[in-house]
Amino acid sequence: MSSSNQRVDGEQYSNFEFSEFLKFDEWIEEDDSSLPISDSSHNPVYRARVVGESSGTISPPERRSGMEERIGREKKEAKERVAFKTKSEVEILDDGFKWRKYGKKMVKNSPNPRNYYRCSVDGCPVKKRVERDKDDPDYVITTYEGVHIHQ
DNA sequence: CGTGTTTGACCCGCGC
DNA sequence: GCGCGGGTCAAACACG
Repeated sequence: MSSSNQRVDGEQYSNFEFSEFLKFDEWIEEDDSSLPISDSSHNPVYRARVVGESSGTISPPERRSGMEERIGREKKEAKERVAFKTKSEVEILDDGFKWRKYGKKMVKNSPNPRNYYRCSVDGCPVKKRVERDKDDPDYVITTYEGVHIHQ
């Protein structure tokens, strides 16, 4: 799909500050050229402002005794979260990575379902959450979590 | 046959 | 202590 415009998200995000918790403070209008998403046409894209503290709110590790028994349920500490609001008809935006859908959930406050995606690459802890905006059905909110271990 | 998608069930943290 | 909300996994199915 979009290979010429493909870029490393890690490299791209270096320009931004995204090493904090995700907190929607406001939607910042960004240029589609700065996004990994390359649609057939340039769409108005908004990037969620990421704010938070590198230490304090998320310092205490949530090590639950019951969780230790659970295999495969690893709780990583404060992962990078970046939210994007994009105008698109479909929620499946190709950003150059392969995603595997692993869950769908309905949001009570919204008639739209929330889709959960995960990177198909082994060892890639990156997760993606796609949800359609309730106020703006024409827009989709894509939330990226973690960083790719590969390009 | 392999991969990805689908859907329901299950688990965890928190609030009351 | 139980219920709710949100998130994840897993089995089965569909598709190439």
